[in-house]
Amino acid sequence: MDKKIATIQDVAKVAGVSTATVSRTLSKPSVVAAATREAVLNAVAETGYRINTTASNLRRQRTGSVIVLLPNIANPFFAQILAGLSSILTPAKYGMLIADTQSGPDPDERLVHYLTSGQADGLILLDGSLSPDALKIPGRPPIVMACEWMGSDLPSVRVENGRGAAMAVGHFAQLGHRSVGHVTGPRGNVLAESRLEGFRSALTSLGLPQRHDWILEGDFSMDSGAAAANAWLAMEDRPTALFFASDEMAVGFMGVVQRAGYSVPEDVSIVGFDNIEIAQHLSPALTTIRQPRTQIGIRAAELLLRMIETGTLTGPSDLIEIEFIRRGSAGPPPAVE
Amino acid sequence: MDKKIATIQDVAKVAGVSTATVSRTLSKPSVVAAATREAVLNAVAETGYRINTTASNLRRQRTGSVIVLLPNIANPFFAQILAGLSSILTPAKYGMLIADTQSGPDPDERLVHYLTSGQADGLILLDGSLSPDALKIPGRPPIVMACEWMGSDLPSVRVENGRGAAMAVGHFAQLGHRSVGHVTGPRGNVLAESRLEGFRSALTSLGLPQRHDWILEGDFSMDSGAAAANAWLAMEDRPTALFFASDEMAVGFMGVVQRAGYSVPEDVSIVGFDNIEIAQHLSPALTTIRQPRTQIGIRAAELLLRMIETGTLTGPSDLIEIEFIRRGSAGPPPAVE
DNA sequence: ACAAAGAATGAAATCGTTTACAAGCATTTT
DNA sequence: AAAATGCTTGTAAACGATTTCATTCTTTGT
Repeated sequence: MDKKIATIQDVAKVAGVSTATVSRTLSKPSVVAAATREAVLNAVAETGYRINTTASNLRRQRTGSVIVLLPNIANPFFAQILAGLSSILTPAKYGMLIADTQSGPDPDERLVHYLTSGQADGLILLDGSLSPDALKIPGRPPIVMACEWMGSDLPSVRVENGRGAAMAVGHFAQLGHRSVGHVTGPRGNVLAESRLEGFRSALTSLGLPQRHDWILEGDFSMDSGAAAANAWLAMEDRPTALFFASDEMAVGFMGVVQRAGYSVPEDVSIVGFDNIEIAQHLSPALTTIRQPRTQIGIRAAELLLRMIETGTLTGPSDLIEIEFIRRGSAGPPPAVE
Repeated sequence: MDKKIATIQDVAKVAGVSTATVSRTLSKPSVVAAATREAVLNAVAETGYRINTTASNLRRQRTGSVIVLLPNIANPFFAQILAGLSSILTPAKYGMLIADTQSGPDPDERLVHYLTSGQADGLILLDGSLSPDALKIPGRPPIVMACEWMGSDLPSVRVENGRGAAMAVGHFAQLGHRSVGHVTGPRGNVLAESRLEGFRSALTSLGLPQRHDWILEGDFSMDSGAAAANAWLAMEDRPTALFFASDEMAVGFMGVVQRAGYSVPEDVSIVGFDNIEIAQHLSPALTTIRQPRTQIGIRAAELLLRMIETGTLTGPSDLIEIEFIRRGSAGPPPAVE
């Protein structure tokens, strides 16, 4: 019925104790006598008291929240990671603030802003393209990177991208392909680089030809996959197999070539990366490298919480296992005409 | 170099003014003399002062953040809405906290928790399946619903779901289909209900047969679309066209039937709902009803901010226009054998 | 030249907690 | 019986900003 929100003072008055006792009852019940505790709890119930988080945070010199900074909120790739993060942060009573770096004019500035704003006790960084200079900020909160990484200072939770690429190439080779191409992620992106690197060294170690006209630049998006498809269709001498740095690009590619009358995997074999949900629902289902995104989120959150609690700015990096998932989009190369 | 973070006191000391003046310089510069202002700003730069949000919020009796409560963070459908929300909230200096209702044991309890916790100045609710009783809480912050809705009290931003369904059915009828089925969303979900309702009344008004064995229950997910495909394959007398309450289900359906050797739209025409990004990249590209999710997020955020600023708990609901997008997944029915 | 209005600033209260310290009381130890 | 110990509780000082109110110093109007 009360319009006014009860404060700890009100509870103290009703219970006939001091505010200190109320506070203790709520945060460290073991140190207050059973009788008093009960009186306080009754008073809490009676007044409908809810602790004021802002005041509590101010006094305790913390914020109770973690900022997740990602390049682009709209990218569904991150949804699963967020779910993993949330599954750890929420039970630990931390709020999860989401912000993106690429929407404003200056991504680096955003990072610096969030580091200095004191709005969070820690930061999960999903964008590896920012300037490492930001880390020099004195008194900055702990940061954990997930998926991507930056320099070598920040702890990060990620997968073996190069090995994933090698798995894909190995699979093609085993199926009998000799001409294997690659659609990369955006230039400068660490994931793109290390997948490309893994792709190249796998070609070498398997004795397959390196052709730079078989390396197409993409940006992880479906649209760029579709663009790659048009490039592939226009080629004189096409690779019979393509490894994509993301499932999304593989999807975009497949749509275009299928509508152009080609069959996957009869005319071209493809392997993606990530194992996004749709991969198994395509026709043919997409062979890919699974990256356990929920798990990545969970580990990153756990690591960050540990850093927050111990007050350290460094921590161990963590490699999450990837898995090759064989489905229908890669098969033997077409018979030579 | 300083390890210690500067407070407003430090700035005041350096600038040789009172803390009041520093505060005014930062929040309402027009009321302080130009010379003083400059001195303060220099002191701010020199000390590296950043305003302490927690203290500011406590004093101003606000939190500076908005909670977005959604059923399931991992669902990529929401990513775009989040982007819309963020594009308004971030420039308005509001933090965006994300939490989900379905991960814990009791979804209603989560809503009540966030309403009473005083952790946010407002709430965006994307889950219409919660109990309206929670709204009775005295002193609760303003709420805006997006996509879904609940009772009639809460302002909501949504689309005309029934009309979308009718558009789909109308398209099928125009192509010559007489046997049209529907794969619904989860039972009890407001979106599912009103799309089903729209589907039914469109059938009636177009004089098409109503067959309840042509109404399959789904839950918006790809998996449930795949399950619907298996049900469809097992039917004696199949509808030649299916309207799906979500694109995701349409995708799941298409994958299964295509792998079973059927063609879309030659053997079965399908229309989805939402226009998720992948729709245009499928083969065939998916005909669907576009729901402008970014726009929904934007409007919901604008509405909520207005409510927060004016201190009202009610506001106008908002209908966002949908759009029929004709692509390749719906065509004329197969010739009768 | 004097009163009145206006502009700029500072002192101090306040927001609602938490917690260091002190103090009160009941046991137990010597 | 006095002293020491332990257990509860209260007092009051933070935490770092914002803002009301009063004060001082300029202007302006008559």
